[in-house]
Amino acid sequence: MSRVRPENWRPQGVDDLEPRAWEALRQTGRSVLVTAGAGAGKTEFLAQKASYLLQTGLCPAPKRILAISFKRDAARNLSERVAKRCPPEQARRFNSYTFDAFAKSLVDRFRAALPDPYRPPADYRIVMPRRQDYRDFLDTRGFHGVNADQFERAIARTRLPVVHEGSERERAVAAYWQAQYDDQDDVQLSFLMINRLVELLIRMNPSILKALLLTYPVVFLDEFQDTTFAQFQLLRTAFDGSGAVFTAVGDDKQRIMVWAGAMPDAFGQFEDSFAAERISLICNWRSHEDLVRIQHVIASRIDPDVEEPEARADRLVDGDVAAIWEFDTEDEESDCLAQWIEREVQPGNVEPHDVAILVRMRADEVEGELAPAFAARGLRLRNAARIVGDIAIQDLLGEDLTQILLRLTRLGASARSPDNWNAALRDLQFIEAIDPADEARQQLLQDRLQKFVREMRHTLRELDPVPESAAAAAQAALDFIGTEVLRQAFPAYQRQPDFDRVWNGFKLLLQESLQHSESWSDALDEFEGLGQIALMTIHKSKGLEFHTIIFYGLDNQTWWSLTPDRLEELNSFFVAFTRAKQRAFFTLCAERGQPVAWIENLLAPAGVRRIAFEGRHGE
DNA sequence: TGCCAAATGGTGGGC
DNA sequence: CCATTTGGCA
Repeated sequence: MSRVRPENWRPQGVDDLEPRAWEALRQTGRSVLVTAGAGAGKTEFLAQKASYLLQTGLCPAPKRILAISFKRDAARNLSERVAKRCPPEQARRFNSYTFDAFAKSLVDRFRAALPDPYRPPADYRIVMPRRQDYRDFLDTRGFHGVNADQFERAIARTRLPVVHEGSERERAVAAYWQAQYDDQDDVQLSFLMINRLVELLIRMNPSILKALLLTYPVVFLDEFQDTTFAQFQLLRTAFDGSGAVFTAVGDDKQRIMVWAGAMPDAFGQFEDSFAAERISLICNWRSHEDLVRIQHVIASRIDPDVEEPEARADRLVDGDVAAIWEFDTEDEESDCLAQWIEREVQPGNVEPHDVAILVRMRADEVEGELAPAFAARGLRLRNAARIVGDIAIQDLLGEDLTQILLRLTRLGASARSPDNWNAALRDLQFIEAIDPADEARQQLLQDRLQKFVREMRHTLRELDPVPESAAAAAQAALDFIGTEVLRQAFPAYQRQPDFDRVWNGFKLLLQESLQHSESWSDALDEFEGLGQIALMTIHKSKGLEFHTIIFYGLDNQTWWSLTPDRLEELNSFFVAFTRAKQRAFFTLCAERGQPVAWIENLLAPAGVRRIAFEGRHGE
């Protein structure tokens, strides 16, 4: 493999990097903390740096780069960007995991090295305890002095093995660990517990740690502002004094997860622990200058020392790019919003999925409020957090089973679809574990798929595209693969309830999608959320971007008052505002309540006007 | 029935 | 941290 000399290496897929990004990219001798505001391209920077290290041989085979993200989307996105730029033998040495997937893989691989009583059986189960579960535990065990809200944090901070004496809180943590292992046939571990097990594992087993360090001399950390105490402690146990070189990226103005356990000062701790150099990126590639100027007013309130970003996107719209829209009644508000969006979408100024309605909380309620008015104008809302059956739409769409069934159904619904055909072939190859080099079996597979497509087309022609047909169509697709074969291929579906959750969700969402569709093809588009206006909470919108955002309910009292302790609400507002590439609007409704004063005070000096919405007079 | 205090849920994510 | 719901009690 030919290597590029470091001085000759050029970024790929973008014209250039900003000077600070070059500096952070070339810093390979010590850890760097890359802080950057919204739209600075932090993830893209990591992808470029990975390509640089792999292509120049600064990270030579067999050494690897370990990239750690929080969300699966982010982890996948990062590895796709590297795969696009590097040949397979290099891309293979870029290992992009979520924090939890990485930790679990270590527990699964080195389970035997864990000491009693913490060694889990091979078939331990992952559980996701909610606050109420902790409350119940503390209640039934009589730990009445321990606050359930802080109990998870207590588990996070407690190194194993847990000492059984001490404060009530410590005894509660010890009892909790014991309780999870009580029934050896059904050991239930949360990801937090898996994290603690890995911390124990590498602390007790220098040889495992040594192997880890030899494999991964380079470590990337995405969205570092969200790092939890447990995660940070694990990183320290693993890499403190090891000589591993970190590249962490993040934005402390977007730190909105402290309530869920994120460290309030992850950046400072990181600098201290790993002697990191801090480098701030300055460009904003997402928003145009008029929005960036307003963003900077908000950012300065969060951090008075923040540098003004350099806007690098073009303004493509006329008129107001930010305003507060005022309405009298909620009906008027819903109707005017629908009308305004219709007028943007109809002439093709903007794609429906490039418009987002953001809320602070309770997206379901807002969906109920808006959906009728939107439907009346032929607009559909996609609330990805909505539960269908027993699964959220966003989770359903990310499931392997869903993707497989969707592709098969698409093949039956459309005349020709090479992308789906190839993807379906890949699915089948994987499910049936067929060697890509085995041409005879490949041919057989193609013939079978061909036959299925003919039958599926026939089936869908016979079935009217109405909700009552959903189950039969889904069943036809599933029967082609075979439930048992599928469950064998994906360990995640081996437990019946886990399979049913996805399978029922698939049928339900398909059924629902058929309510508003003229054809099977339309229904499948609807299923995937094509052509729909996004509706979500601010927290869900983190990391995403939209042409236009409309923040619904500036009068919502769930914007808790801003106190010196709780800057998080201001950060949330910053996250919402910075999702917009072109325009950001806010709605107020007299019927609902008073506007949140601190937000209005914040926006006024930025020149954001409050206007009585007059869209409906233009009819 | 009405009052008050306590409990609960909401902003999230992971195999 | 706030709004809403629940439960106990008069």
